[in-house]
Amino acid sequence: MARPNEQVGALLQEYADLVAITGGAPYRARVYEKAARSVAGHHLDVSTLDAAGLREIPNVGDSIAAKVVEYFRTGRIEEVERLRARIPAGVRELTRIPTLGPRKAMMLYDERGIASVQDLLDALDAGRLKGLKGFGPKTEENLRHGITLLRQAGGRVTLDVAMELAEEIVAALSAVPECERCAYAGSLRRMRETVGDLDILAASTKPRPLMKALTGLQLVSEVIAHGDTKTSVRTTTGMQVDLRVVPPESWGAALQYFTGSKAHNVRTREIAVRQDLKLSEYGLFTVPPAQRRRRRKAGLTAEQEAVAEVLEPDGQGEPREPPDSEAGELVVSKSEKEVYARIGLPWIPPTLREDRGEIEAARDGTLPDVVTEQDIRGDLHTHTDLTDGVAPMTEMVAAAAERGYDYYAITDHAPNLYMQRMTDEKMLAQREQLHALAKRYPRLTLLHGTELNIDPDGEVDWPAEFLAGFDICVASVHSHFNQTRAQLTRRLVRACENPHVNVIGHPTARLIGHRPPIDVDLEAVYEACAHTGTALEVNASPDRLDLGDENILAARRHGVRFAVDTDAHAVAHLDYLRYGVGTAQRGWLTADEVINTWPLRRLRTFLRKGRKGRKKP
DNA sequence: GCCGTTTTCGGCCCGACTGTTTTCAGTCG
Repeated sequence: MARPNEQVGALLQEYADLVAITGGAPYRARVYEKAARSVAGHHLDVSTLDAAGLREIPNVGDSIAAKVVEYFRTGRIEEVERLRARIPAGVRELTRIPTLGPRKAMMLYDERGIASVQDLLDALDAGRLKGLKGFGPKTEENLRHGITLLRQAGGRVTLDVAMELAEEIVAALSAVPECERCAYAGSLRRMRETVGDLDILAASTKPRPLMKALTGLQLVSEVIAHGDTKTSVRTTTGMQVDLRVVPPESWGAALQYFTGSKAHNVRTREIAVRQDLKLSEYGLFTVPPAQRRRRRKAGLTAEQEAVAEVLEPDGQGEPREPPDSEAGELVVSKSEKEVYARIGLPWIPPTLREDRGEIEAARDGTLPDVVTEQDIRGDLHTHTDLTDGVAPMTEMVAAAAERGYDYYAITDHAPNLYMQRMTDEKMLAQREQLHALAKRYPRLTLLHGTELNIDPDGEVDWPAEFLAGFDICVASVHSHFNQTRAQLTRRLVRACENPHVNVIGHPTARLIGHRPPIDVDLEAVYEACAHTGTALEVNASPDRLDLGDENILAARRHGVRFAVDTDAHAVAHLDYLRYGVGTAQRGWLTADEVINTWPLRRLRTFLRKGRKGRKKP
């Protein structure tokens, strides 16, 4: 449903960028930007709307509605094409470099002919920016740093981008009659925070029609390799997709193999080898005595043998021939559970398969019962169009009810984020509206909260009396990211010590591929959270995933509680929950450690943070 | 180009920081 909306949103955003770069009136760029957000986040499929319907969307008037109609009629927007012809795509790409905005990008293009990130790097190396107004030594340094940040993502994409593509491909392949099963594997199934390429697995006795279906997809721009059981393609967005087709009876072993990680696979194969078994993507096999003798003679340790067995799980290696009689008898291979069981392990959730102790835990029976999406009873950090969200409260709440939540918190920004223009009156009026709305949803408890801004000293927007009126307060860092480590640590610890602050939102403030995490002594923050009864957020927005998995692993050792929240700014963002839960799983979190899996009563007790309960009139 | 307890025209997200500019432009949230 969201795809056409996102397409149009992206196109309007591009137009906004191009207007800004070409130096059009600043309000014009802003208006297209607002419209882009509104359209992308709109709850109805915009491809089904006529001009009148489109004008119902906030920030969409006659002119933009006409452009959207034009897009669905012709596949393009003339005005956008006109600007594209004037400005090379690489110039817009330049504005993705942090600290480089539209004005400077245009100056680089006009004055030095720089039309790509690589051009810029070359110009920096050749000292060709010297004498250009506004580009001193410090700016050059910032640009280099920004390019490094951008490249660190290294062609990897965020989870939502990978997931959307994967689900589209899996759906297309599943529709092929010869397809018995199809699923995505690899780092996406493990929910790593970024994904380099997609591993798609299918089960069929007739692989050819599946290969053909993949290469025939509209989104494919190039066929990289095309064999009997493996096909690799590149999509129009530049992503590599590998499809492997295996016999249906090999499904479980293949899924295990292609889900990885490599380190996890080495360990599982090692365990198999020790039991005179052999685990491949085709199944778990006995090792015939002759082969066993050869093994012993070669003097390979189980580990060496396991390493030799493991090809690159991300599809680098050539597909092996299915095993012949020499390989021994097939023991199991139909399901992952069978495969793990036969080597003496319980099934291990894909999100744990990183060789970070899960093998040992599985063997000892101490594998965590990780939190699942079904465990989540409510979202505790969401926005509406009262601040920077794009959907009215009524729509956000309706969507929350639709998801079957027990409770749901609206947490719009507080006044210190000045651009949001929040006031006490607006916040109190929203509370009234929320209470009125609550009557329509007897099974959903609506919580009125706010997302406070943690200022450089660790103070938040409102005094205690006003904060006491909220059911829940999230508090987050939104600026002054470059304070010293000591200042930042003090700042977050002070926020935790505020008796009204319940959750620290996106604790490291990182934006994946754009902004590094703040330099803070997280151990001190974990300690403060555990001590004060403040939860740490696992922000599910795919650009953030903050805290990330490794930080979660560290934090939980302090006995910290967590809140897995979407920070939704649109109805569609409520679905980001899956990425937050995936990240929480990668951090080994159980439901009991996540406050928004708790029944309302227990949650309320936690939110009081040791204060006396408010008296209800 | 959109919008309206500021309503059919005249405004439009505000404030701070950074770097290089000697008085401010560009970027960010």
